[in-house]
Amino acid sequence: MSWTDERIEKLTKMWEGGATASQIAEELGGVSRNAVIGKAHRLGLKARPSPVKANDKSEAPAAAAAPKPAKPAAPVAATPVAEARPAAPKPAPAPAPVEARAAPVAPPRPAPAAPPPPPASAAPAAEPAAAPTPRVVSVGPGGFLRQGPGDQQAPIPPAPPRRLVPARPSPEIADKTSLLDLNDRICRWPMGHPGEPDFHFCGEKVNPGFPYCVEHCGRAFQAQLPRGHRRPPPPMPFGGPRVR
DNA sequence: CCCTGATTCGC
DNA sequence: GCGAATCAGG
Repeated sequence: MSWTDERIEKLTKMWEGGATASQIAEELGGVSRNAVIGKAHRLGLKARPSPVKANDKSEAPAAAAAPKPAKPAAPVAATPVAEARPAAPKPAPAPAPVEARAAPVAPPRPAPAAPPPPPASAAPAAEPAAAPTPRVVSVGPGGFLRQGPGDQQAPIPPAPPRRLVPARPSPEIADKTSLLDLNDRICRWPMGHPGEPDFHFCGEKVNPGFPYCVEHCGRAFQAQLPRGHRRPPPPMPFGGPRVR
C-alpha cells in the first residue's frame, strides 16, 4: 500500500480528530500502526499526548541539550486534548492530605439526564477543597459506611435492613436498544457514549443489507465527492473523540 | 499482559 | 520516504 493523497488525507483527519494510530491503521487497511505513526510524524502532525513522553522536563542544562528543534506543531486546529502545559512554574506538588471525602450513600440510579460532556479541561483550577478533617470513609455493599482507620465510632451500625437486589436498568434506558438487543435487523448506530447511563443504540429497522438504518447509512456511508466541494465531515460515531 | 505514541535505523 | 523493531509510560 502506498500513501495516496486520499489515504494521507484520511490519516490526517483521523489523527487530528483524536483517533489512535491503531484505529487509523485499521481504517486505512494495509498498513500497520507503526506505519501510521511514522507517516504522521513525517507529515509533521505530531503533538498528541504520548504515554511515554508525558513528562515535561524543566530545563535540562545537563548533557540533555535536546538538539530537537521542537517542531511548532503546525496550526493544529482544535486538539481535543487538554494540553495545558505551562512548563514553567512547577511548584512542588501539593502534598495533598489523604484525599478523603465523606462519601454519601450513592443513589442507586444515575442522574436522570445524561451529563453534558465535560469541558476540555476537566478541572483546570484545582479546587483546594481541603477537607479540614480528613477521614477515610468507604461505602460497603448496602450503603453502610465502613469505619476509617482513626475512626473509633463505637458500635457497628446495624445491618442495613434492605437486601441487595440485582441492579436494574435505569428507567431512562429501559425502552432503549441495548447491546443485547442488537441483531441483524436493527440499526446498531451508537447513541451517546459507551459507559454513560443512557448509552444505547439506534434500534431502527436496518436498511436491508446494511448494519444501520437508512438515516445512519447516510452518515456511515458517504459518496466521495470531488475534491473542492466536499462537505465538512459528519460527526463521528460516539460523537467523536471523547473529550476528557 | 494489554494498550498507547516516539524514536531509531536499515532499507 | 517507508515501516519494523524497539522503547517506555499507562
